[in-house]
Amino acid sequence: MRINSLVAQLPLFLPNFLINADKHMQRQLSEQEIIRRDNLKRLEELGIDPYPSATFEVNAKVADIKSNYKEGDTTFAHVSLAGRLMSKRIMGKASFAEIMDGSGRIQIYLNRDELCPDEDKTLYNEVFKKLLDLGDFIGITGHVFITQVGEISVHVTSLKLLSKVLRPLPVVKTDAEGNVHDAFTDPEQRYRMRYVDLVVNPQVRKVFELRTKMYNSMREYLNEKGYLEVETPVLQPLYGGAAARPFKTHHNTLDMALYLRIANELYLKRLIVGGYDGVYEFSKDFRNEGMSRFHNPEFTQIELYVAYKDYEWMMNLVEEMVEKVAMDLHGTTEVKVGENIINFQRPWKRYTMYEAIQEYTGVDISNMDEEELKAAARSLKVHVDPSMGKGKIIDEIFGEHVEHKLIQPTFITDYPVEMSPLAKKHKSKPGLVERFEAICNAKEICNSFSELNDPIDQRERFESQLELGKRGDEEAMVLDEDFLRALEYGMPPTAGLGIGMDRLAMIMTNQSSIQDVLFFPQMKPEKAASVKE
RNA sequence: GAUUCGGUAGCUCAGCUGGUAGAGCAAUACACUUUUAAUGUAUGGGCCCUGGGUUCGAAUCCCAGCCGAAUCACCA
Repeated sequence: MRINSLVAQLPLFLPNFLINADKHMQRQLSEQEIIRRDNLKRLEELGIDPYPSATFEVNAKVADIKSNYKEGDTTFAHVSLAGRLMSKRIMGKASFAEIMDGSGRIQIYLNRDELCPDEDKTLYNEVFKKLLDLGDFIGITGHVFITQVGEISVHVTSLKLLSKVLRPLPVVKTDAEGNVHDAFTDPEQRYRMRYVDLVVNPQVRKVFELRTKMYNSMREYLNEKGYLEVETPVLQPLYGGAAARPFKTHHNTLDMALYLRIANELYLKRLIVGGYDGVYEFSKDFRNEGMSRFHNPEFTQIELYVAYKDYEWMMNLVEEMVEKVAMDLHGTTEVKVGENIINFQRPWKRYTMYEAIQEYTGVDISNMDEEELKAAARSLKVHVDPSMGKGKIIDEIFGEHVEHKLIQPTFITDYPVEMSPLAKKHKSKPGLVERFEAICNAKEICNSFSELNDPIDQRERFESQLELGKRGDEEAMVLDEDFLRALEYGMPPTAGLGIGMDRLAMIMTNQSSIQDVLFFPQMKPEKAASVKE
């Protein structure tokens, strides 16, 4: 008996040397990978194509069956499903297994003599029991029934291999109490091999589905209002529209420097000049700055510009749109984020910047000059240095003493002109601009203002930005002559908005790290990773 | 960039004051025709992140590096 089983194993192990000697193979295969490659060969010897090209007709989804099947129902008398084989429980001549499609997992039941009514039992004894591995894509047909212990299952009458898997997937199991065992949790592996993460962690897949739903919800809202979704350049000869350090690249044919956009503001405003009344863009932006759980070098914003409106109007739009997003995603305006329940129901609390600072520090900075501000900042233990202008100091005080205390969605309005070079001066408050940010869960989720459309004022603002640059502010804006030319051709009064989609997605999906709402967050290269040029 | 913690089997993790490795799942073999973290019996599987050093001897101690996580700083 023992000798027999040893002999039976021999053919399995003989080809290993050949496989390991393969010149294309850059690495040692694990035992389990070798076995899977051997299984693949055995399948080919049995005349089974491990990667068939024919389509497999699917007529049902797991989620559909699970939510709609009733005992005795004939709706699912002939189902055809495709997906990965995720578990096998073999009990001699009958087996239970699980198949997972895009919508979920369902148990399947296989019976040797029903799957193989003829003399030849190879499909069950060899192919299913031995040669199919966890993770393999299979197609099945059969009928839905309920087992003795009450689980909706598919009684399989035919089985086809659709794609062979050569690497073992992590096997994550959930017990009767819902406890997850052997979860695939290592963040590095999850981010580097997101495909594996998505296969074995359904809650991760759910996060990204919600993210897409969020986009759809906003698109729907904005399209409904008649705004035009547009695309503007990612590669720009001058970067602008935000305070940030850019990525720089080079165009060979033009032999010129190009920057990856840090914002799309200036291009979208050119389109308002061109006569569109409302334009928006979901844009990938790039900032060459630090990385953290709130910052990825590339991230997504939506920017929206609407003619003949101002920031007060835009505040109402933001409330309405974000409330709708919460409703569309969760069916309620209340969203659980970490320890907090955040309620997006309108209206949100509104503070001016000065009111907020006074509220949380007790200091009234509304009439201070730069020297007084610096003194106030120092007394509040806020770091100041000579490169900081008035606006930057106020921003620091706000960031240090107010922002982290704002959990429920809150609008902060009326920012100092120095920190808002693209915003229109306040209609009644000197030194301020018509601008607001919405803060939620201690983070800015949007930024908006009545757009500056006075070309002479805009030129002066750019010039004072150049001054800040000379003082050492690496994020100061550069002067964009073409944008000024566009403004000189005339831009109507316009309200503009930018929303950090990743930040909003983090809140809407209750994730504490930006890497968990990006499929492929930026990471250092793996040591083994090689780039072919 | 700074600090702290971590990197051991395909996955999740043990491994004490140094004596070249363990568990569960997964894999392999056998049994089992309604099980469900299936079960029972047996078996195999490790560049212990990399490179130095200390030592008779290093997964373990020391140094340097690589990669990651958390926190902080800049920023959305």
